[in-house]
Amino acid sequence: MQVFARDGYHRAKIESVAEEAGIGKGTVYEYFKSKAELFLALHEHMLTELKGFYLKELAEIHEPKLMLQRFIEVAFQTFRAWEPFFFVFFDFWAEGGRAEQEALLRTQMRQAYVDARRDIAAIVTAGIQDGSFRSVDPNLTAARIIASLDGLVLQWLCDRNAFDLDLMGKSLVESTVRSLQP
Amino acid sequence: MQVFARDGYHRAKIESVAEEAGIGKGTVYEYFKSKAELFLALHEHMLTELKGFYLKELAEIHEPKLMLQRFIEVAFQTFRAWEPFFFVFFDFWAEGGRAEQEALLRTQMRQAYVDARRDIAAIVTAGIQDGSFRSVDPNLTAARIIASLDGLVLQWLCDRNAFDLDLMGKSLVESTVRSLQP
Amino acid sequence: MQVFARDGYHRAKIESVAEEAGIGKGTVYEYFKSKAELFLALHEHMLTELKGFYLKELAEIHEPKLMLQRFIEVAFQTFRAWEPFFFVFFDFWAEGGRAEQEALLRTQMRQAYVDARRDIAAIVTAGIQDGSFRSVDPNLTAARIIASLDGLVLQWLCDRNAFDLDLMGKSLVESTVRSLQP
Amino acid sequence: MQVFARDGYHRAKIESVAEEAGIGKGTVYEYFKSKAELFLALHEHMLTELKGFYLKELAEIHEPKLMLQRFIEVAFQTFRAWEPFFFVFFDFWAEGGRAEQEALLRTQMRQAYVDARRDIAAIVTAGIQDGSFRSVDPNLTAARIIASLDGLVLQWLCDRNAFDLDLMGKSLVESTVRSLQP
DNA sequence: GATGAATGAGAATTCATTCAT
DNA sequence: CATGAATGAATTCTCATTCAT
Repeated sequence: MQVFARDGYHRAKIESVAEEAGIGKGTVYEYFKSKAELFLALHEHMLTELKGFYLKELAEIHEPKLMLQRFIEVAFQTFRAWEPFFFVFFDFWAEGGRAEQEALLRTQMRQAYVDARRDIAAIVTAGIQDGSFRSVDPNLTAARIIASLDGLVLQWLCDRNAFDLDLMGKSLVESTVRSLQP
Repeated sequence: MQVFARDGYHRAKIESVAEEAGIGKGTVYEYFKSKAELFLALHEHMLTELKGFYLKELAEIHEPKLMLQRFIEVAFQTFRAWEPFFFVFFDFWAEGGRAEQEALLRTQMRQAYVDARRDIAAIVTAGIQDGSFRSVDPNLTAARIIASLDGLVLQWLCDRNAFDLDLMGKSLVESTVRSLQP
Repeated sequence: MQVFARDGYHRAKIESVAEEAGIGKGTVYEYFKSKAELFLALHEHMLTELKGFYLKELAEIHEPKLMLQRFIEVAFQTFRAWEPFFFVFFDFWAEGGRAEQEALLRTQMRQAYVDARRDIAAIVTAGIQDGSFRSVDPNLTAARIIASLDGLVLQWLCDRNAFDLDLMGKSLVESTVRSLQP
Repeated sequence: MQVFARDGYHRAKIESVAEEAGIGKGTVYEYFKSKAELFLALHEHMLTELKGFYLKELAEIHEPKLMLQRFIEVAFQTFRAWEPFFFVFFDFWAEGGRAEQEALLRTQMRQAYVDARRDIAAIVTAGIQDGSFRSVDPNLTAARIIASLDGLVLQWLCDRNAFDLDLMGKSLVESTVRSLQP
């Protein structure tokens, strides 16, 4: 994670990864068949890690509006906590996005988005049903919320001065909630 | 553009670029000092191209709410029209995002975001002043709108089935306008 | 033998050998100092095995002409019985033939040919003395007979359709005997 | 040819080949896709070279017995002239003989033997027809003659003291002719 | 000005061998 | 005595870049 975040997928050397891990170059290959497979495993690992974090933070909350609010807040927390590691996602997108290659990574990424949209959409649906949200398309709304987070971390990582992260967190919560108000 | 879009920055060979352009490999170096510089020039070119498109489409409109609406619609038009080329942005992010290297690309990307935020923020400010928008932070709002677009194209390129692009366009327009309503 | 025959000396992994033997990779090194030494030991083993087979089959025969005939017949029997393992000899030749390296293997191979020629030459000499063969150079004749066998197995292993093995066996016996006729 | 002969296929480094050729490592790859393909091309080259030599030397001769005699003599000439390069054939056999891999090399080798047998068999057939040879199976006979040559060069390269090459040449001619005598 | 043959730095990967358990 | 995790030397192959034509 360290090495891929710092150097990027293509510039990262297996040797650097090994060095960082304090093991020999060849040892990496005892556990991962190739650089691509290591990268794929890292993708899975990072998603699992993130998801675990979200689940823990949202465990106690059941009111849709609060869940959405908390979800966004937690996202912004991870932006800070994982700051350097989010760069790896740039590589996941660049590598996995393209259809031609890395079919597995692409599948894994697609599935991650499908899952994320489903989870958020479920919250939106619950909110619509209990009357706290107006009637919107849950999937589109979920996709939009996720997109906002992706796009914001992108922008922020390109330029930490683009906006104040805390204010942006509040702003996103507010605008999201407001756009769902009945 | 073709080659970088198809193969990605690192996998793209200068030879492929030359071939696609119908010129010799060496000739590329008559015009660009290095692969990195060619990539940088492509970034500039694509931004200029996009900006020109936006300016043309927004030229006649002066009402803030309509401008914002049109801006988002135009963005979705480019998603379709440039579909394959948006992958190059993944590489721009992956390459230029990291601070350590490619300082020029990073600077250029940062500036592009600064400019974009400034332009959108100007519309928002105008809307606040003429009373069509509630009082929000123009820069944060601009950043959010841009982030939504970036995030959505990302999600859509990873999976064309994620959502219907037309419906999403409308949804984004609506939610944006709604969240700005006084 | 299995593994070296199937994969060839250089492509064969010690790990495969161990696996085939049902032991651990490290255990191989309890018995053989190195891959080269294991290969050398295999050479010795295969020669011993072959020689034992020949000795057994020729034990009862004393008439030179019959001995030669039987020797060739036995050789063709081994072609069939050992079919896959003869490929290892290709590697022995490729590895051991070169002077620069693997001095021990080279020595062992040379000695094997010296012994084989001596044994066959003894038969030829006996035949000359008892008048069943014309006066030929026993060593040259022995070398030629051995060469025919080596060359034929080579040709046959490259292409099982090159000739019918049984007919060839008869043909070689006949032509050998005929060329020695007084 | 030099490098593969000296070091063997697996021990030969592309870098050594390049060095021997007085070119850069990468340049080799401008002309051959891989080490395996270079090896394949070398096989073809050596066969062509050898065949050209035989054709030239046999061009003027039409009498079957003389042709066979000359063929063997020429073979022994090449043994001497190409002495170091015959080692490469060991590698061809070791690499190409195995069915599993290097299908093209195997095919090329098989074809070379098919061609060689056909050419020699034609001479034998001619000799049978004009009454200079007794009635034998031409293909078996051809295969045997070729096998003798292969086997003898093998034996001689393993041990230059195995036999005197000139005497062996004469011995092979004599025994071959004798075994074909009506 | 255009070209593409030549180059070699650089990286992924393999695998014989070691050695602590 | 057996083991297999760990290792890094070694080698293939790629490709950005140069430069003579």
